[in-house]
Amino acid sequence: MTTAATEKRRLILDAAVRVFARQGFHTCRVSDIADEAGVAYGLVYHYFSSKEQILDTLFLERWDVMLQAIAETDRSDLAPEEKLLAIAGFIIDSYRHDPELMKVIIVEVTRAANTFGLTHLDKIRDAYAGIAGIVAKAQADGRFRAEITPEFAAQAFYGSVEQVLTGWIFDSSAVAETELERAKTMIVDTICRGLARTAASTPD
Amino acid sequence: MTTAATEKRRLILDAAVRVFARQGFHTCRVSDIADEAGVAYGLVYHYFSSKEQILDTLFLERWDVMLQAIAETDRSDLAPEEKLLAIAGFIIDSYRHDPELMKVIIVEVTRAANTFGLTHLDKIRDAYAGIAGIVAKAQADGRFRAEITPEFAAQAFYGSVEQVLTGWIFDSSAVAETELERAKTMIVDTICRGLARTAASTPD
DNA sequence: TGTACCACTGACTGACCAGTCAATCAGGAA
DNA sequence: TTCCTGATTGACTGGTCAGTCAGTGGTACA
Repeated sequence: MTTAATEKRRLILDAAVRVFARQGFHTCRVSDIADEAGVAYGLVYHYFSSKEQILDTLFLERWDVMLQAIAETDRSDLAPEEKLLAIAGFIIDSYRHDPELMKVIIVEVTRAANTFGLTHLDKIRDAYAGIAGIVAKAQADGRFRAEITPEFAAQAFYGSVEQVLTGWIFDSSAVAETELERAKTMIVDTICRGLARTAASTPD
Repeated sequence: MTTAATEKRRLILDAAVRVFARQGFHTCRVSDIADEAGVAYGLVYHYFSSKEQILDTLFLERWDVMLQAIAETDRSDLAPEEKLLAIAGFIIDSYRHDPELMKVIIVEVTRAANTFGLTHLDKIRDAYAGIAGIVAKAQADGRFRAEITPEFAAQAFYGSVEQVLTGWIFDSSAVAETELERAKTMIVDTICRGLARTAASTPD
């Protein structure tokens, strides 16, 4: 594919993000995407085989980066708390960098149990499994207590992050930088304390 | 409305739950609901003004019961940990009692930021506010630490619960009774420990 | 200059489906 | 028995929209 063609494809993908974020996947028309991209209707079908495939592409592009980030973090020799902080940080920074894309991924894929959620279920589970692996290792090392299963811990952790993001997504006002940072530490602080074998003491 | 009419209406609502759970709101047809209920197409429109209104009704029926349960729990003089256990228990028992309804509410309303989520945003926020109120009170009493804002604590708590439910919803196999009970205590155990001022010691 | 190959266009089609409505039916009141 | 009211039926309509396709234009290479 020529450079110009690659850019056109990107143009359509970026337009789709804005349209999906604004109107939702089910309620938008392909012509809305074409209009937003300033491109003829038919061109969308030159680059993508269907409306679904556009969403698939957007999801996979981003999710694969996240899976890589999780795997890389897992391989590092950071403390488990720091690993979880890195992952929460990655997701929240993704939101900071492109809130519309994160909105689309969460609302239209991650949380859509019927349609796209099913298609990408394995990919989504890979993320949970990665987090669970970090917790399991921390338990084996005696840093996290064993009463909480790693699978549950991963769900609690990821669920908290996603719920915070969802709160921002629903919010009409923009989120302050400081709140993004505060959320990272609050999530990790709360969950890790809940998981830790010996809870850290709290300064008064 | 006569008793017979009320029962017909109920018949349609129950059929809609099964259809929405199976096919999703957007991808099912009103005729699917009528067929599932064993009723003529037009009758659906005798009892409901639109397809949306059926979903609205299902959501509000259940959500209002939950808001009441939260408010009632809040009014009790239980310890904050026990209040949160009661709420997690209520939601998980709702899933036990009618997993299809909970699937519909979570997938089609609670997590659908674009369409129905927006319509019912205030109702959804009422639930978070109720939970946040419990946390705030516990902080004022010195039982929970003040570093974590009540709003965030509510999101982490509710997010964990919803994520666990979502895991079950996605699961093809039925969930064992023991797992439902174990989830209740793991969620509350993890989150409360994360929120508590003095973390409980863990028996080895 | 010719020609081959793309990117690109947008009118069109075929399918689908929410919601309507005129007709029928059931049962209670007069 | 007749009439009235509300429940019930399902064929039909109008609008929407994903995806198609026949054609145009631009460019690189022979």
